[in-house]
Amino acid sequence: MSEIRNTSRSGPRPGGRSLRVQEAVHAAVVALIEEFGREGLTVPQVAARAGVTPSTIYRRWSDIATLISDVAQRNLRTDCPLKPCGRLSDDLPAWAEMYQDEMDSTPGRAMVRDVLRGWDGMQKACPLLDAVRPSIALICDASSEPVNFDVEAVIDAVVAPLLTRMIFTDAPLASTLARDAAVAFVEQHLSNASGPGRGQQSVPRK
Amino acid sequence: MSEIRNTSRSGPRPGGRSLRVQEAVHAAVVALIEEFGREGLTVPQVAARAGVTPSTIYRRWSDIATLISDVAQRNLRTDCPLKPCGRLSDDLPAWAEMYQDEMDSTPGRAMVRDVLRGWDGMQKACPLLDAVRPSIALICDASSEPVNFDVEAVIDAVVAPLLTRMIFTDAPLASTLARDAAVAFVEQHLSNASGPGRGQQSVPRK
DNA sequence: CTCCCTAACGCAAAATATTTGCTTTAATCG
DNA sequence: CGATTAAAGCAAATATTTTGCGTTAGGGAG
Repeated sequence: MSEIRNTSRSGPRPGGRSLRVQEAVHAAVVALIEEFGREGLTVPQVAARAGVTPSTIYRRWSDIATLISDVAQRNLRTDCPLKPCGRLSDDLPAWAEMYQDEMDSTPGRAMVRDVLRGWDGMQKACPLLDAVRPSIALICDASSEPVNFDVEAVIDAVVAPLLTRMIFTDAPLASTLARDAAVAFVEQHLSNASGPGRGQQSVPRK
Repeated sequence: MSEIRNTSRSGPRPGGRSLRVQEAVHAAVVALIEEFGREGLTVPQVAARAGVTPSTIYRRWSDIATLISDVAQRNLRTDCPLKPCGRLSDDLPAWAEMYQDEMDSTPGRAMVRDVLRGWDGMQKACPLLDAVRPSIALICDASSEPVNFDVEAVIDAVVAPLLTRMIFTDAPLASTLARDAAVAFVEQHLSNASGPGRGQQSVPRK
């Protein structure tokens, strides 16, 4: 009788009960991790704490790793109390140091691990960098000098070595690793303001 | 009666039955992944295929993720048929390109994902870099010119951006990403043979 | 505002997976 | 060649995940 309705929506419903369930589950995960650690955390446990049936969790997230990764991603919000002073040679190293301190800590590493576990390797990337781009951009925008490089170049020079070392190195990281990289990077890019040493990196990507 | 014997050994027994079981299990994982993919691979499945009881697998590896990660690590052996010609400006970019092709492929990404899943975030690092250091060192050793940088510097400049982009970026990678980075790196380090642009990186670490 | 439609939840049974205690096997060492 | 013991097998006990179906409550359409 009725016309063909355009009912093509996807994903969970944005509000109402679904939202309440999601919040309860997320809160339960956070609480249980704080209380018992994430080792041996199970779906039925989370369900019980959240006042929800296990099957609900299984249907929405499909396993505990995905759920934990999801929670970790919500908490990515780097509430970065950044006060750029306008001098890149101060701001970027300061930020780099703060970033390393944040990431290379027990909760930081746990977060990275959790996010990584939800990665399928192909489809959707781990969203870790999404949280750093705004901070770097903020610093660049605040610079009083002209900026002849890309946010992505900073990621390659500062963030990439840090993350790579964190994940793929046994020995504890030098505490100034990121800061030093930032200092070197700024130095190199201020010395010759019109042509940076590394070819394609001054051309904005993406 | 007997003296206090120094029976402090650890880890699984190196040979005999234990070894046979490990080999059978690893082979079963490889076969099953090839046959059905790794999604939904279960311990009982692997056990059945390997002709082993599930409890054996549970006791040795503790879950399927650890087992798969273990298998992935065994296959890390980059049988890299590298023929350095002695010119860094040729060898390093060529290797970088090959490395990217290998890593940024379906099996390569799956391998990275698998290895990453076994990472606990703290104790033992993902052993991915262990496979690349020898290759880089080989290239450096073969160089006819004096080398004024570190293997670790190459990792920071070439490998780190590649891995970081693979894991943390949605868009497909530029196929020349690693090669370009290698070209830039060599260029920078050959132009001023006595003092590279980036401070601490010419000092061997570790 | 009310009524429908349906996505998402709850419940409980069934199917699987995991843990555990005990027994058996076979490497390794004296 | 035994004795010792780490590791494997077996099976029962638990715990988990899956699944089918009835129920609830958002979110339009009228």
